[in-house]
Amino acid sequence: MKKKVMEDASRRSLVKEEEKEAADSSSKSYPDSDFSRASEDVAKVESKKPDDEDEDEDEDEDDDGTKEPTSHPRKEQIPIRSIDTERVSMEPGSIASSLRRKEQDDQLESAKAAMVEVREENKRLKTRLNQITRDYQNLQMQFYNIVHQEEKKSAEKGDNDHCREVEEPELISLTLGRSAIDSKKDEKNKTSNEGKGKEGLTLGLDCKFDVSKSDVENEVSLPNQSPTNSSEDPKEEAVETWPPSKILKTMRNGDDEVLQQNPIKKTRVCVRARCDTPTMNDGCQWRKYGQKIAKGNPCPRAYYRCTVAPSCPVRKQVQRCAEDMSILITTYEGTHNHPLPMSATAMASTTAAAASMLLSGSLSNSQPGSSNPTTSTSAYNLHGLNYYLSDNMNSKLSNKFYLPNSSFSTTPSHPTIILDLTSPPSSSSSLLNRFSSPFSSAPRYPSISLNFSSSESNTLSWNNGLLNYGSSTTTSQPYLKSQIGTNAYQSLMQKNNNQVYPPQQSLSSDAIEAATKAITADPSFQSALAAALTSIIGTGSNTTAGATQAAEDNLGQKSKCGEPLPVASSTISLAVKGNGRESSFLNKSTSSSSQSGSLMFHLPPSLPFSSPKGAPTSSSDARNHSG
DNA sequence: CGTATTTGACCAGCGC
DNA sequence: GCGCTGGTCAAATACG
Repeated sequence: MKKKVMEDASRRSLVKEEEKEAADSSSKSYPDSDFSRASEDVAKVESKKPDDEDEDEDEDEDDDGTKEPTSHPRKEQIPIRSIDTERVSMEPGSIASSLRRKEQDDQLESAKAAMVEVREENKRLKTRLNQITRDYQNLQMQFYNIVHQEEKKSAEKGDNDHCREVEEPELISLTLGRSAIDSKKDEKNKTSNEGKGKEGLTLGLDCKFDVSKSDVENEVSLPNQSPTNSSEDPKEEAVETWPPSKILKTMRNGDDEVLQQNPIKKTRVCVRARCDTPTMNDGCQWRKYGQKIAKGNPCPRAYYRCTVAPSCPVRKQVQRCAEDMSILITTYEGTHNHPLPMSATAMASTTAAAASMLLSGSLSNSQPGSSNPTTSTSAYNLHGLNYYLSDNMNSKLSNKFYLPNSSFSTTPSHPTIILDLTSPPSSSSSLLNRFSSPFSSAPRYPSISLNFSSSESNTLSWNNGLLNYGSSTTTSQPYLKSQIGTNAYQSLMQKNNNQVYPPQQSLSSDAIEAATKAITADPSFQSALAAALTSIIGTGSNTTAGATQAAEDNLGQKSKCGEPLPVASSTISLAVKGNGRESSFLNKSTSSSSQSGSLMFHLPPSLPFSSPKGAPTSSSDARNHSG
């Protein structure tokens, strides 16, 4: 039933687009208002003359929603009516009634003709829609064929490393809350991928291309690295976390042999959002300490560090998207070692949840119940690092993750978590594509992309709460599909905000927080994510559920000052791309499969991010200050 | 005058 | 070893 509704809705939208694009198919364009007026006329006539109900039935049968207005606006008939009434008033009653009835019959006939016209138009549109759909599918098949051929060629060329071959990008695509059209396309992708071996591809409506490496380079790591003291007091740890490379060097030299043996790439949380302001207000105070031109992007990359606490190790990078200047790419690294404002907590929890989802599968140990250093904050450990969250977030995010083998690297390739808050049709998909495309420029790390892009259907529902695994011949390419409902989002909007600081940017923060919860709250999603990670990582870790449970608990809280997000529904598209080259960094102690990965969250578009201050960051002020 | 930003210099990692 | 690139530092500068 729901499926049918969604299909109808999508069909409606497509038909509308079709109308816009193909104006030649219909000689007339009818505004909706005219159609409503025409319908009103029909209703009036039929209410006066209930004998004739053919039109009603026909209208009901026509369920495709493309009700085209007729070319019989009421305006033409109004003067006739007035004349008739004047005339009728002068004539005898019987003649007047007969004339009136005749006039009504005329109107009815015109309405019938209009309906027939509309039906024919609908048929034409349907036919055209089917044709377009077929063309699209054909093109998609051709696209996949080409891609597959190129992949074969490249595989044949660079086959010297067997491990690399094994660890070629694996993609799991969790599509949650797609429209019917999208689902169809995803299914098509799935089927097309089934015969292709291990590479997965999430094409959907938005093709996935690896446009450039600039975005990959934008990301920085989220968790702090303090692998040697993960068992100590979390707060002290956090002060020492994410040390500069010099300190790291000394730490490595003095402490851990394992560190040198098994380096680990840092996990990064990258938030993409449409934002006109130079920086996205995430609730924290940041101080700019550097700016540089990154390769592949004319826009300068600004470096900020958190100034809420003097010893806070958290830093972030802000850069405009090279392809779409309106998109601001904010990359967070490190964890706050201080109580966070509510808005900052939202972002922090989001990134933490995403990171934990990414990392949980790769972490060998999951030690729940890490003590909370303070009453207002709690800490949990990612990669042996501490994460401090405020009270309302901390209850379940206290799992201590511990990665025994770690080292520090500044290579641009990291496990990446990307939260994409851009709208799907624009550039959000582009980034997703970059990370999901198996024929892209071979990202070194697997990527997980969660697409929270708004869907056209507001009546989203889980696909029976299950994720459709389009498993191919190998286990590395499950294709997950599900939908997340709006319940989580809406309930999140009502969440209570008894925060330490007033919510300055409640909208953006709540949006992020809501996204986090939407990601993590639903058990179906958890299982899906766990399955996805497990399939790639090979470890049936419970940490995913543990990390996401915090957000799940928060879901139960109601917000007092939560403002409704401009999002009625959310779409989650999760793609896990296992990778090969550097997977050993993360999983030496856990499994032999690929560990690192990237997470990308597509969140609702047009979130009201703003920056507290600063001049706009644009290409004009781009300064390459590299030495 | 204090704070934040700018920007040139410096350092480390990586690839050739 | 060298160059490139990313990241950071810190003095200079701007701003309120």
